Amino acid sequence: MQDIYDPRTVEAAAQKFWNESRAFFVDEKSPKPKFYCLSMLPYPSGALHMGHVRNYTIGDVISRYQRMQGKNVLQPMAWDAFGLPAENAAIKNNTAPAKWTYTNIEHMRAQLATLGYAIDWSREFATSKPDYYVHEQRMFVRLFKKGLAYRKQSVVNWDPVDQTVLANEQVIDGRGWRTGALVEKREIPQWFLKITAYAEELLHNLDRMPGWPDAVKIMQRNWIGRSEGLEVEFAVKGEADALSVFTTRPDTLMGATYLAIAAEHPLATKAAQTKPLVAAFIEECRHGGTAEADIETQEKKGIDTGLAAIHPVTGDELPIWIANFVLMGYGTGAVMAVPAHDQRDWEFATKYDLLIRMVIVSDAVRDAIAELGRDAAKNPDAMSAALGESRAIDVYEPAAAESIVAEFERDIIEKGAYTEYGWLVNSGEYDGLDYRGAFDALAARFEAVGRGARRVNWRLRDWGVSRQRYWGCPIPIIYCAKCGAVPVPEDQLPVVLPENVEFTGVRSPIKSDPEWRKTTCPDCGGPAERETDTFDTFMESSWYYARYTSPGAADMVDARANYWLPVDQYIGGIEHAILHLLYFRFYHKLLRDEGFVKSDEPATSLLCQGMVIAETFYREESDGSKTWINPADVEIRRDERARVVGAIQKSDGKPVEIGGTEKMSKSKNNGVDPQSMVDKFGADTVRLFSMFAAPPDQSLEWNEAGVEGMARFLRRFWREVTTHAANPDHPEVDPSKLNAAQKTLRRQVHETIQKVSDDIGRRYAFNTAIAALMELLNAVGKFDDTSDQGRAVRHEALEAMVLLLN
RNA sequence: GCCGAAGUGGCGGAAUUGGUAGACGCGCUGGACUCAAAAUCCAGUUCUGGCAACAGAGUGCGAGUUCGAUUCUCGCCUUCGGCACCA
Repeated sequence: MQDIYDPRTVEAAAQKFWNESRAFFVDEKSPKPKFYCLSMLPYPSGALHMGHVRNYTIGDVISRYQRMQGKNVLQPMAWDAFGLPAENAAIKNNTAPAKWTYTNIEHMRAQLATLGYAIDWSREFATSKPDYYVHEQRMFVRLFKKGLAYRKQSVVNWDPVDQTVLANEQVIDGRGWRTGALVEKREIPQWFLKITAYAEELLHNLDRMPGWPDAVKIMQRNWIGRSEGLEVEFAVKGEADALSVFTTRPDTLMGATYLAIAAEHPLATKAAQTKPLVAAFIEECRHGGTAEADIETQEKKGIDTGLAAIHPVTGDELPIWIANFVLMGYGTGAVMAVPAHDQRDWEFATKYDLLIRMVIVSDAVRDAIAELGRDAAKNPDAMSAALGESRAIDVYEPAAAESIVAEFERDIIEKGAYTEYGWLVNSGEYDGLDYRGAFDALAARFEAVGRGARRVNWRLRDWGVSRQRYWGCPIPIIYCAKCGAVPVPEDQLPVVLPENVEFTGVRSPIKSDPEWRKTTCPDCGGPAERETDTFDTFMESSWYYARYTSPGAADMVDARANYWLPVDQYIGGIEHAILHLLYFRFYHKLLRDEGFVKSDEPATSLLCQGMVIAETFYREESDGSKTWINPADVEIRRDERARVVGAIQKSDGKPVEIGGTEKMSKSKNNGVDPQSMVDKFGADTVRLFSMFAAPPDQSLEWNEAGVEGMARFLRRFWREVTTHAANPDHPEVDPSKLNAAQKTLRRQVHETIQKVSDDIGRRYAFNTAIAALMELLNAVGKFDDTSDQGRAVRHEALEAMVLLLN
């Protein structure tokens, strides 16, 4: 054994040993209980980043811990190989996306190897290979036949210059990122998976998933967004078809003073034919992207269509407006507006001077009215008492009750909507009812005449899986003029994506190639064309966890899936809390209903790691732009009290500005390359720091001085062990012969073992586990007892630490 | 805009079930070793006042519950993640 800690030789030797002994290869024949530890698979973007290192180190620590607990641990790895960045790189470097992707995979696999993870590499795959995606195509065909995959019109971002569809990411301030052209909304036919058919189960199972973080479950619950309400029909004056709206507040129906419809609504199109201003407004609404955040934050605008709806209870005529915040693809594309009791409607009504009609009052107002009765004016004290001190009444007119109501209404009109539940007023026969009473009465009324019904509405929308891109799994559908959309027969699968293509422009090569799409109809044998859209890459990442269990299986998975699944521990970034993790759960249910797996949920336990962040540094250029300088090239200056007073660039010694701590990114040039860190300090130091610097679910600030601290700790530890090993042999520990100091150390050793096990196994508090080991090392360092029993106790301590550190 | 999370010394963080605020690490200060530097080791390090003993303040801001609040409740501010075509 060497005296000086040299991570390079130690790690290389350990990794060689693990590889040669196939230490992490697992199968289903082990008598031990299984443990499936899964980290989210990486997108092969070019080089490993710190987020990967953090993710896989957490997974590796849990895997090794479970292995030491006597489990048969599976920790696999694969590549999420399809995706937009490959196309962007292809355009930039004039290469084929496939080549770029596979080169990246080679490089990143080599990088992962140097980090020494306990991965079973025999199960590796890339999702862009036909032997992976053929199963996905087969599954899609099955879902199509079950009616769970269907096609409908759906809106996309359209770049009118490039004549292509843009991802939301490619729309910046409403303009295409390459062309700068104003983006337009355009409706095209797209494929969808009916995730809403599973909405109820996806929602209710959340209550039976104690191993998932509450934050994720709450976000998913809100995303699925179950709400109970009433669908009501409003007749439209001069039109045959009624306008249907859904409301969660039927109790406010009598306060509806106008209806708002989406710009794409058929009634809007109709109004535009005769009204140029309406047509111009609809045209304006077509500009801008489709992202909800943009739509929700843009200025609320609208225009009167001139059409009138008939209120289903009062018979009043209500104006129908087009509003830019009503979405066609959500609900019925029309809403009833109650400005007195909905803040957004209130703002819209105030802006366009529409009627605000109060129909709900608070408990306090109702109680005051009830208490006052008809003789309110004669007893002003009672009125004051009923209202409490919050509301002072100056003048007591005979109609005091009315004046309270009038004041409440004035507050609404002047200050904003009253959105709480309350008691109905100004609602004719429904006056005095509460939310529930009004809901039931109105539902019964409309159901009796077939003009409305109770309905459960979901915020969750079906999953649009079509992408107008090249580098993705081809959608296995053939369009025939006679037979329509026909799935590719199973024996003709896979539909292979050609990899050796010219990628010169923004347009997908399989779309520009007139030959690729030509085929014959599987039903009638006539000429037909293939679908040239590809799947959303979330498709591949929705079932990869299952494929790991069954390498080489003829179908998606085989019987081995039920040995390993569900995943015991899933680890990945919090940014996937909703989309990926919801599709992941949905797909598992699809697999279950196809008979592939027996469990209801794909993962028992979930750990969401935080981001990796770093300080940013920049220099202002003379033109006002900022040049970002990598933290590796910067030296921090401090005063004698350790406060940061500035920073200089190492290369030229000139000062740079400190720009704050942000997520590692190319644009801020604050990314730290894991490879250079491993080369400099060794993988164990890098791994240790990434576990020590923050709890796993919080963001981790990368700081090279801190990494040096970890290296220092490992060097000290190495030295303690080698020094101890050089000492003479010692007898077994005999508890009855220990002195006080020896007993103290021994107790600390056992307390540390317990704490570290608890921190790793139960709390995921890897940072405090490492801190406990540091404390123990400090204690061992101070323990200079060289007697037989002293050395024995020290041996026990060091042995425990070696094991606890993996 | 909506949903979720976070905010504690100079910095990263600890305090596990409401009970000694600041474990551990970084940085900084002083010292030892050295011709010197690096490395290593020892001591100190929340702030304010004080030579010191000690006193006072202190967990984003403002209220509240409690014998007791970093921890629970309400309101606010800031930062971060997500918002359905980035992955």
